[in-house]
Amino acid sequence: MTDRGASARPARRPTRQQQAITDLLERSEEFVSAQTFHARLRAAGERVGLATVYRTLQSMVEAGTVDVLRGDDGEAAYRACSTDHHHHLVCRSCAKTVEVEGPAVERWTDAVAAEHGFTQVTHTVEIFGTCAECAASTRTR
Amino acid sequence: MTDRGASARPARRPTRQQQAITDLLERSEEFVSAQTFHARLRAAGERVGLATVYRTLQSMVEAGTVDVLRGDDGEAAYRACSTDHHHHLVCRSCAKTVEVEGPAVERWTDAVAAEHGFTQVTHTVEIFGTCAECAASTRTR
DNA sequence: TCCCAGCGTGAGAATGATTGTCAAAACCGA
DNA sequence: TCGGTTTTGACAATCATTCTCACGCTGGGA
Repeated sequence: MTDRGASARPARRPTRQQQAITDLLERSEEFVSAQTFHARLRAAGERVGLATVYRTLQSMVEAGTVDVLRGDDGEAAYRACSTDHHHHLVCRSCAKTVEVEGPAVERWTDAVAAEHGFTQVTHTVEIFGTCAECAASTRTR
Repeated sequence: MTDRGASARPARRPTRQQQAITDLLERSEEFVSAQTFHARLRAAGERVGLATVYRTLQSMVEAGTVDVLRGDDGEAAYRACSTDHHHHLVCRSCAKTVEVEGPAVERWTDAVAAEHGFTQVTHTVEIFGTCAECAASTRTR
């Protein structure tokens, strides 16, 4: 559709705000919502507008350096991720995230799609559960 | 946590509105957003409030007779589905949906989760693509 | 180093889906 | 039909996200 071609994206002009966002992103192990993200930046003394947080995260998603996850309530959560295609195993309780790969799943989705005549296939696979730590603390409670 | 036990759910009292919603739901082949759903009911001459549409769809989701899907924009879409666990192959263009099962995927997710010590595992797997018909018409355009 | 043209920012308004409120209406059993 | 509940629906309230647009900062050229 749109020509998302080669030299097209000129990389945003680097600014203090973007640096702050990138830093915090890299220090976060789990998926964080844009709102929470903004709150943390503010708490850390950074002066960054909410709109900027959204804009920056969004462009990073397009650039492929950040992954998005939609919770049951529809709120988007972000996390720094490698460019490679992979999926996530997320703790329902503490949001701890493990990146996982599943060649078998990739093959399966492609096969299923082809079988029904679908092309330009993409897919989402996310696994939710309770991590060992959270399970332990819940049981103790 | 909460005891979502046996005889708990007393089934809502049947009403004209719920009947209308159920009917339209069963006649829909694809995922439809609550807003669209409401608009269609109105267009069909049914007098149903938006809040009622949301409430009814929600309780059906909890009852397991309806599946939800979150689009990229976070908007929720609904579709009548069998109670059995399954996944969806959805056309990006016309929203036509095919229900698919993937024992392999189920096994894989469980294995991955167990490997990392996660319990109470659930997962989401959705496949998006362009169906044969839409691919054809797009190419022709 | 100074200046200019733009891009990036940010405060607040606008949007749009979803949920809450609460009085009125519908339903069911007696 | 009567009474006690449950459900409904118009509208307000939330809340995340996006839009607006004047202002500041950045980078390159003079």
